[in-house]
Amino acid sequence: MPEQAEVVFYRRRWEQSLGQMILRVALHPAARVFRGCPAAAMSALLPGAVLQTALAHGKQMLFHFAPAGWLGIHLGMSGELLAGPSLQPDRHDHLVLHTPATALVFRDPRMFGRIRFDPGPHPPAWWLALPPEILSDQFTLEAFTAALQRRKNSPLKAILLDQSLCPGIGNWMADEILWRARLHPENRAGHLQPRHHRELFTRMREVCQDALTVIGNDWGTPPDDWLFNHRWKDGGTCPRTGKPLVRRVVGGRTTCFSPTWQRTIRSQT
DNA sequence: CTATTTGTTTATCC
DNA sequence: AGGATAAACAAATA
Repeated sequence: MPEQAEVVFYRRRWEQSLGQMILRVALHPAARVFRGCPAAAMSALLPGAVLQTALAHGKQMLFHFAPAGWLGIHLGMSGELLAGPSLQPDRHDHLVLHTPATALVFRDPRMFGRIRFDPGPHPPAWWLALPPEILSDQFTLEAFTAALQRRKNSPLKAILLDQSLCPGIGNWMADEILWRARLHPENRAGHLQPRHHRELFTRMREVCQDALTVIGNDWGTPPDDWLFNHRWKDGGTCPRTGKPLVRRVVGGRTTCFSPTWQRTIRSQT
């Protein structure tokens, strides 16, 4: 489920427990979500530690527990975070951190998600090496254009899904961006002209911001003039043209687009 | 029983 | 070396 705005929403659930001490840790250490994670060290170190910060960057989250270390969480396809005084236990709750007032839960049925733990006072190297977020000043039109030219044979859909370039964008955001930019998802990146680079860049930032506004705080439903509400409905129609939407695998993922609305760019070199 | 899923990693080929 | 593509991973749901 989670893309950037949903990750922000889940991070805020645990953030409510800033300043709380972990009393007890319950986990399924053999679960796939702990691949590569020193789960035993983590469950030994966390009791007695206090939640200091709750961060999100693209689809990644990082929670600092002092003095124990840093808990990294990626939600994968079906992960979610919950927090509450008496949550209904679920067989897919792979990690539960108990504070005096609240249980902090990581739940993930499909287990494409991932938990990391890095002991010590400093943020882990993998976190510091994450690429610039779309809404940050470090994410520039120049760098984005250079990436489009480097990956000239990739369909635009694949570019937007690349987390090393567009951290936080997932399947629905990519479709929304291309629909608003009026660009067909199968356009090869190298065919775009400078005005298309600018348009795509602008719509990326716009969709990130709009998603944060609608979903980041209380997970509201996007308005009907987004593609979002129409893209998975059989018989769904484009809010702009009224004509049927099309679904097809592009860049390895099912992609929804509006055929006449989203244009194929003919290279004119 | 089959097909589908808001994601990432790995292998393979070019 | 780096880019492009497909398969694998797992479980719920329709």
